Amino acid sequence: MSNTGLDRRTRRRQETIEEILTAAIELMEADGVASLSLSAVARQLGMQPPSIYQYFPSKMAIYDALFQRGAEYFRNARLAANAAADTEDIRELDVIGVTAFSRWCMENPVYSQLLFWRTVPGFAPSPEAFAPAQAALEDLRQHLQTGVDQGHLRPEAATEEGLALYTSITAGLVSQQLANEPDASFEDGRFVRLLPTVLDMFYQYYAPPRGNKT
Amino acid sequence: MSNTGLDRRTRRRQETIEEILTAAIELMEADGVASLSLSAVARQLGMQPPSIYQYFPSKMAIYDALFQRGAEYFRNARLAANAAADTEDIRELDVIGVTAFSRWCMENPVYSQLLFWRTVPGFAPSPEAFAPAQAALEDLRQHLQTGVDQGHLRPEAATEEGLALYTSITAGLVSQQLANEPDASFEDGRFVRLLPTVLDMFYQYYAPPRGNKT
DNA sequence: AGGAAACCCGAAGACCATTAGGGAAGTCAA
DNA sequence: TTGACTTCCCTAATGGTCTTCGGGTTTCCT
Repeated sequence: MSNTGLDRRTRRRQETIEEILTAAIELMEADGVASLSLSAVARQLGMQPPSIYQYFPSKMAIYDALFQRGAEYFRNARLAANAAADTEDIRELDVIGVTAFSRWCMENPVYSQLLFWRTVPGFAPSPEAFAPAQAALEDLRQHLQTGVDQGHLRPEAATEEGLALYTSITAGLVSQQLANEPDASFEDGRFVRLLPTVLDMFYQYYAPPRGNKT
Repeated sequence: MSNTGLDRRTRRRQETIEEILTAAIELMEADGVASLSLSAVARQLGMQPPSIYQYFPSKMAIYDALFQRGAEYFRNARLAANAAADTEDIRELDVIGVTAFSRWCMENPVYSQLLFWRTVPGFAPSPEAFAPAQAALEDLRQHLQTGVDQGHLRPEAATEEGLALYTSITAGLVSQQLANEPDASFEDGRFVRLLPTVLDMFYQYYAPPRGNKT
């Protein structure tokens, strides 16, 4: 095996990259997303700050990697919850998916802030990092289209407008929750608790003319 | 007049405080809210950085002053728009008020970020700074109550829940707009354009039983 | 064993916020 | 007018940040 050594080296490399990212997340959870300090990360790994540059070309690259990873986790949270559900009813699936979404957001406020607020000065996600976020949006579009096909929603719900509305009202609740009551649990968050309500609003607003449910 | 001199001195002082705050806003608009640099502010005023400390005890105090000022402007934007309107109909007033609100947000993204996202590491508004924000919320509660009284809304709309829903869906649109299309104009922002729609949703959801409009 | 790549470090440059201490100028009372 | 007090602004210094550079050591492949 001529390449087991190389594999070993790249594996070790991957491990430290992992360590750096998780240390960064931990520090952000403690001190705020925008105050991430490479020196602090290095300290936590028992390194000197310049050594970090062996793994990431800049601080922004770390943010970028976290953005991408966050988007993947985030997308997966919804997909996994829906895959585990034993129903075909889009309305039920929607509640399950949105619940998983918001629970994930509250459990990962750092990722949420990175993904949804983009307030880190000078940081803009690279196309690669943005791809999974785009994919998650595509999932949602698909989902709304199914809702239309099943007769739960008017066709307008699956347009750009419907999508923008859907993301705005759900992300709006999470946004308010994270800004105003960041330490509340998912169960008794004053805002996040209203997610089923806001879904009702959406389905009511886009309700099909009458009596053509499947 | 033994105190004209003192007045003159305090007036000059007030002027530099003003200069500092507007310079801070300008720099934040250019470089991001969290990357405000006292040195840069001082440079813009032709001062040395330590001189700023004659006017504010710390960088956070500047954020705090801006938070308060932002909340006052913000509240006033809505009140002024509603005062200028020549209608008593709460539904119309609502569209006008929400339009004024979101227009203000888009024109003042720095204040908006400070007020609605609170992502500056280590910054939490002081009670004084928070007071006008609270007052604006109170205005809104009042407003919803009037909507109930006029028969446009069910009584549930004027509860804590209704208030949270109202702020979440409106702020949610603005939030998405600022995060995803920060440079769009107010007129063709993909999200902010949906404000009337989202108001419809709200009024439809809280529509009173039937036919008891005034 | 030899050579290359990967890894880590110390030093240094260019920023930053903040504190300490001093000097100049404006203001007021006697 | 003179002396005292306050305000204002400065320089110097401390300790923190990100990042680059250049050298040394370890690790691995051939």
